[in-house]
Amino acid sequence: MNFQQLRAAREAVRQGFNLTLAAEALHTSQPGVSRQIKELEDELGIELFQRSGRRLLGLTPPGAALMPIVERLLQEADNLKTAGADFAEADQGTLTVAATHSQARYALPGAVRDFRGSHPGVALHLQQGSPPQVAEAVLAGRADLGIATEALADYPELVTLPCYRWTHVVVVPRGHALADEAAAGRPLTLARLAALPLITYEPGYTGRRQIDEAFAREGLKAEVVLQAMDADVIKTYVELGIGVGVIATMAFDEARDTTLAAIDARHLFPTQTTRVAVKRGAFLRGYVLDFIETFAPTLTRELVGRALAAPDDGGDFEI
Amino acid sequence: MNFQQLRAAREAVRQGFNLTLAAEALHTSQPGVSRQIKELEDELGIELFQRSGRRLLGLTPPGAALMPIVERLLQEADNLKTAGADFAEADQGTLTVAATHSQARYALPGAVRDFRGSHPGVALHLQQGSPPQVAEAVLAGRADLGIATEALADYPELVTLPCYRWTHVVVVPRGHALADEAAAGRPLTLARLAALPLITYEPGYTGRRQIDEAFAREGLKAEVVLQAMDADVIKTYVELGIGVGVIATMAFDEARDTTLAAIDARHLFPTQTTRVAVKRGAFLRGYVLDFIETFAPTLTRELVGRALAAPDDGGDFEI
DNA sequence: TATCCTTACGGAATTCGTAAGCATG
DNA sequence: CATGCTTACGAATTCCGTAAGGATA
Repeated sequence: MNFQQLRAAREAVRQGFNLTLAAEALHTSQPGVSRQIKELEDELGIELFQRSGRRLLGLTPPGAALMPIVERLLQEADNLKTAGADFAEADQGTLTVAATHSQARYALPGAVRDFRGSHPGVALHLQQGSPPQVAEAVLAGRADLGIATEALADYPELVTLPCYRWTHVVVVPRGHALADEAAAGRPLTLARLAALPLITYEPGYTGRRQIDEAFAREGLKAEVVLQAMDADVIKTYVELGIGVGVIATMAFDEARDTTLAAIDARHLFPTQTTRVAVKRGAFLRGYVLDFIETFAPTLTRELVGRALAAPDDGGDFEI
Repeated sequence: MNFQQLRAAREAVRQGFNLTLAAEALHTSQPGVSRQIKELEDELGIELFQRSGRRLLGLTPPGAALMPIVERLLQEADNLKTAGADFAEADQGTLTVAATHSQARYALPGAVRDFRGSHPGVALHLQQGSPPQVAEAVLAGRADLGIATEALADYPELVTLPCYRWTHVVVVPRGHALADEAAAGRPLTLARLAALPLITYEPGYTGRRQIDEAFAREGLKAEVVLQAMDADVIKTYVELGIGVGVIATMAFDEARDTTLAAIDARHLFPTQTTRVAVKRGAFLRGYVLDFIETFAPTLTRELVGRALAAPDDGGDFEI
């Protein structure tokens, strides 16, 4: 039994039981992968993969029972290398952060700037994607940590920790009726918003679900005329007068967005919690913990360490 | 990185940092072990072992941090092989039970007989030892499970489950004054016992500590004239009239021990709990679970499975 | 017939044990 | 000077990619 065999089996599963793809992913030849898997099956004395003729279809029941062990094994092997590197060259390496656009654009820049200053030897990689993509990048080991507001809690193989809380604001062109009403002290209501064409995030992004739910709870149906993945796009169309924007508070910059007016909407939509996720059972290098603490000062090394050691989630604490 | 290197490092630690012994334990050459360790250190980029000249003294701080990962890695590798065998040949294999004399002699025979009947393909090995030896056999993977009344709870790397509870009896030759007093309805007291020469277990065996503590709590000092590791020896000397025996209830057999009389002592000494221990994180073959259930019917497969999955101990339940 | 897995083969790299060397208590 | 680790070397094994073969949708 060796690691190549285990990697071949894992990759075969990941690539949907296509050994040709698995071989490409592993930068090796296809017959090699085929052989590794066969050797592993021979040594274990069982067929891991269900075959129809020469084609792989899926896992056999024993295969389904053994693959989680293979995953843990390879995870620990990875931990060993990572831990070694953490001692060998504590101040250099690579940090890959998977994050949604909102996070990458508005929440992360400060932390990235500070981290680059304090850890000049660490090469930073920022991977952008939808919340599920963020989660899967962390799960597959392509990212050291993921940052998003949605979806992360749905993956039991991830340990998630709350970073910060935020709310939505409504943005309109300067001089828009809503801005005047707000200036006159008339509080914004959902009913008032529902009467206007809205521009906001796509479903699955940056609290969109909670926006929809807020309207639904009051029996209102909002007319979303345009939806986008990021606030920059939304703001652009708001400037054009296409509609009223609903974006995350952090996405509005008083100094920069001079053509727009923001109206507090924290009483209309629920507070969101942005979370950082790491793979359960993964060894985190010292500078990864540093980055997390830079990004969310409440998440100290000790606290993250305890959450990782805990089996379920360390009891999702308040922030 | 390969498994040989990891095994070499683990064995070097187990053998007290003596590579010659490690090589013997691994059935290989000493230069081989030396090389494996060096290669592992090279690949990880750190020195795992503290050296004085050419001699190994212990682990470096990085080594101490990485060795637990190595242990888990090798444990999972073992799990994989075991799980494979469990599917490949579910009904045959080897079951090694480490137990104390008391368990092997009095508690296990029934379970062993039943298990042999239901699992004729499984070769049974019974390893006898002191409670710490039982614990260490399980920890080192030399035994699949351990059964003892003492010590097992002291090892955090073991998962222990309560099997059954028992108490002590006092044994005397037939016609002894104590037997007459008991027959006359006069309850036995610790003070009465303390006035007689006692024969019981050695410290560290079969509830001896609780016997001593019971006397100490009443400010009494028992005179133990002879102590042994097992009840057979104790009973032999009681027959000779050397003293009064205190043994586990299960060690007295009315039908066999015709020359002796047993006097209930459950009101004098605390109830003992015998436990079964398995290595935390180890995969248990189906027949191992069967054996546990045969031995202690309360410990069903589901219950043991849950206890193994739980991180701490699954909350030591009542039996 | 295109895709995808298996088998066959040969060169290259790795592995491992023996023998010799060297430091330390 | 005995114990214990390292270095050196050569044989044997293992490993892996290329090329050809065969089954299936």
